[in-house]
Formats: sequence, structure tokens, C-alpha cells
Amino acid sequence: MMENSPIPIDLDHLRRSCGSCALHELCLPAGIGTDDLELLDATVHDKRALDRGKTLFRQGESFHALYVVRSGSLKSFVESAGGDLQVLGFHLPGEIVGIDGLTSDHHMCSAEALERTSICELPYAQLQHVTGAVPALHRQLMRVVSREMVAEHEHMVMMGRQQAQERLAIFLQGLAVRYARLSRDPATLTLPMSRYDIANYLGLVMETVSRLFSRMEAAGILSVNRKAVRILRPDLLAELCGQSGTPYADHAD
Amino acid sequence: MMENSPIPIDLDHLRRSCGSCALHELCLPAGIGTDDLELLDATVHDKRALDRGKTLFRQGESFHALYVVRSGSLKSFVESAGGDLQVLGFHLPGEIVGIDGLTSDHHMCSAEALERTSICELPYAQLQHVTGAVPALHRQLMRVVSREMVAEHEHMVMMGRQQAQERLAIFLQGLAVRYARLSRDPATLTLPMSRYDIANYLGLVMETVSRLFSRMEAAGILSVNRKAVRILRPDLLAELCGQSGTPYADHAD
DNA sequence: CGACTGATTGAGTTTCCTCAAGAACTGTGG
DNA sequence: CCACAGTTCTTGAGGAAACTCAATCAGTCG
Repeated sequence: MMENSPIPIDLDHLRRSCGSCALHELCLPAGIGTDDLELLDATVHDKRALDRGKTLFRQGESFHALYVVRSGSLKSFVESAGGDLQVLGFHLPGEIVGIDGLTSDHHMCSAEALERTSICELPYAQLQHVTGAVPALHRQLMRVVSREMVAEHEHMVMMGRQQAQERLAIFLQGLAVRYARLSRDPATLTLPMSRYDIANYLGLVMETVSRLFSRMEAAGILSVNRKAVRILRPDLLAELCGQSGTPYADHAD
Repeated sequence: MMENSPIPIDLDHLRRSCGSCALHELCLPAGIGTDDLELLDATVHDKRALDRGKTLFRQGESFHALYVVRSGSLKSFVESAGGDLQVLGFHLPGEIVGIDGLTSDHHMCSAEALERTSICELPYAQLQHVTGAVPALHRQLMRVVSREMVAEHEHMVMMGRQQAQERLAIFLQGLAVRYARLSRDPATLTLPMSRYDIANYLGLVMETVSRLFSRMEAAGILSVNRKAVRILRPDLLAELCGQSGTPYADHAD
């Protein structure tokens, strides 16, 4: 797969560098000058690929790095003493995970690959060093952290809905929006997570989610085939969201 | 209230300074040297008191500062187009709010005082200036942000519980833990928020919360009198949490 | 003192959960 | 390539928990 070119290291570096990454504008490099970008590049370790089901970090482990999804997807979750778990989020390319570990130097949740996933690792000690030297990077890091916090707020808004159908509709619509950000077709969703994960994320049981998919398919809103979901009627889906799907739509300037 | 002393400004400053604040160890000053503390002090604007029901900032407003609760309490919430809202959190002294505004330079939620509340305002432009000069402050800011994120994860774990009683138990226990951090009696809770706010926060309706309070009082676990709640049997309360109340109890080293 | 807001309690209904069986897809090995 | 086991998902029937509607009670504030 990886042929030996005359200057293999440079090519390798170039291909993986933050500057050439497709996620450039979503990730930490956004708004950073080329000189400073090299500093950032030096701190990014490439973690290669995680196979489906493999954990990136586990709850309780000591914290030493932040991670950015490069391709594929992750789920993050907490396990309680009783053994039951709560899915906290699904993470698509360009999204950061591991921030929760900063406050106590231990990861407070686990992160697991939902499919074959590649990751950029940002050792925190080094990252701190660079943010100290590059104020723009500090600001961008805070922006990205803030974005994750807003995503969690959206999760709560969804969990707060009484009607199960609203929750699923908001979930699907949110996913479509994130697909669009990644320049994917927002109407053609490939759900990398199981029905169990979706249900847990939404605060429901698997059977309810399954029934809702069937109901929404019968209503002509979706076409559902296991992990392949097509949004046929975005207008009707938006209606099901009960005006709560886009709580942050209005940015009054 | 504020008598004229020979050097009024110094006294005033001393009383309000981060160094003398009781929340010192919970807040941004933690682990900062005295010299750097003066730099931080200079950026902190005192917002004085907000009366009950007054908003600190409103969803959609442009972002320009972070805020720390000094005394009293806040609730943060999002309003959807339909008019219904979701309570995202209750904020006690030492806790930071406003981080969600960083990602788009607009506040993505609103914050309102639940009682007479005093606030420290940290204009973000100035704060950034200081964090650039004081690496320890940058690290501490990230820690505090991370702590807020962990708090949101706890909220989700609670919302994910099916049983309404578990949710309320986890809520009360979490509040007790935060009271303890503030050196208050963790068994004597004074709930500054309404039953409606509690219910909304838990993803329930007011009547259910009210019934649960009554049921837990009948079971001898609590004594409830409006906003005054005493935890009579912490052991039974912990039992109701269903082993999910303290998901982060184990920090395996 | 009376209107008002906030909280409690009751009765009835709906939604979603539980339990259970069956169908469809995945992957492995012959 | 097919058979088979294992997993994941779907669908059904029944019941329980929480919601809705409604009335009452208690504090609060003018």
C-alpha cells in the first residue's frame, strides 16, 4: 500500500499534515498561520487506525492527550458501578474527545471506535507548550471545546423531550447537519452505531427506536435499511422535531 | 453599607480580590502565584448583585465575557422556537458559565439568577491576554472548563435513567456533593429553583417531581418543606441512585 | 386582606417499557 | 458456495410508569 518513494518521510508527513487535512477548517488549524502550523504539526501524533470495537481510552485511565477524529467515528460513554452505561456522544471527523480528562488528570469516560477509525493524538503537555507560543491556537482550542459543549447542550435538549419520536427526529436531523458540515450528503445517513447505542443515547430502549424507524418509514419520512437511512422528507422530519430541533438557529447579530 | 475609609479603594479591592475570595481553590486562581494573581485580579470586573429572575446573558446575545458565580445561584437554559425550554444546569458558587458562547461569539443559552446572586465577570479579550502571559492560568481555565463538561456528563447519566425516582435521587445526591465542596452541610439543601425547573432539568413534569418528594418523605428518606429539603437517610438515597449516582467514583491510578 | 403564584394531591389515560418470539444479516468453516 | 451459529434487529402482546387534566392547598406580595 505504501510504496517506497525517494523521500518517503516528507511525502508521509505532507499527506498527514494539518495543513493538507480535509478537516483543516473544522479542527485546530483553523485560522493559524503556516509557520505556526508547523509547530502544531510537530505535536500531532498519528494513532493510525482503530478497528471497530477498539477503545481509544477507558474511563479511569490517566489522561495525557486530547484526540481528534480524522476519519470514521467514535462513541463516548460512562459506565456506572452497576455495569449499566450511558452513551454521551457520537463523534464524527473533526470532533475532539478527551476534554473531560483535564479536570482530574483521569479520563472520566471511555471512547470506542464504531467502525475503522483513524485518530490524531495531541499529547497535552506538548499542546500546552504550543498554545503558549501561539495565542491563536489557544483561542481556537477554546472554540473547539466550546463547540463540544454546545453539542452536549443539544443532546440535553433532545433528552428533555417527552415524546420518543421527537428525540429520534432531532437526533437524525442533528446528524444530517453534521454530515453537511463534512460535505457529505445530509439525506443519506450511514449510522455507524447500533440500535442499542442510539436508544441508550436517546434515553430509550432499543425496541422503541426500532418501532419508531418503522413508523417513520411507514409515514414516508425515511427509508430505513439497517444502518442505511435516507431522509426522504426533510420537511416532515423537521416537523417532528417540534421546533426544538434547531434551538440555536437564530444568531441575532 | 460601604463606609468611607482613608484608603477606600484598597480596602474595596482587597475584599473583592481573587486572592481573598473564599472560592479561591475552586475557581481560576487555584495554583496561581501571587504576582500573577494581581494580573488576573485586574481583569475581573465585579458585576454586583443580580436579583432573582434577572438574566446575566440571553441566548443570541453577542459573547464578550465568561462569568463565575460568587454567591447565590444561576440556572442556564435554551429556548426553542416553539417557546418551550430546557434547563441545562444549575450553577453554584465557584462554577463558570458562558463557555458555550466562544464557538460562535454568541451566547447559545441564557443564564438567569435563581436568587440574589453576585457574579465575577471575566471579559474574554482581557482574560486571553492574561492567559497568554500566565501559562498556569491557561491550564487552570481548561481544568475549569473540563469540570463543567464532566458536570454535563453527570446530567446526561441522570437523564438517561428510566426511573423518575432514580433521577431525582441522583439530582439530590449531586447537589449534596456540591454543597460539601462549598463547605455547606450536605444534608441540608435549600433548593433555589422551582419544582418546574427541577422537573424540566430532569426531563419530567412538575407533578411527578412533587409526588416523588412526597414519596421519599413518606419513606423517611427526606424531610421536605418547599425549598427546604433535609436528607435524613443518605444511605437510602444512595440506594435509590441505583449505583449510577457516582459514576466517576473510581479513579484507578 | 385578597389575589396570585407555586406546590400538592387525585383520577384517568397514554406512552413507552418489559417480556418474548421470530426474522434478517454477519461471519465462519466445511 | 452453502450451511450454520451468533448477533442484531424487528414485531407483537401486555402492563406499569409517568403524563394530562383538574381541583385544592399554602405560602407571598402588593
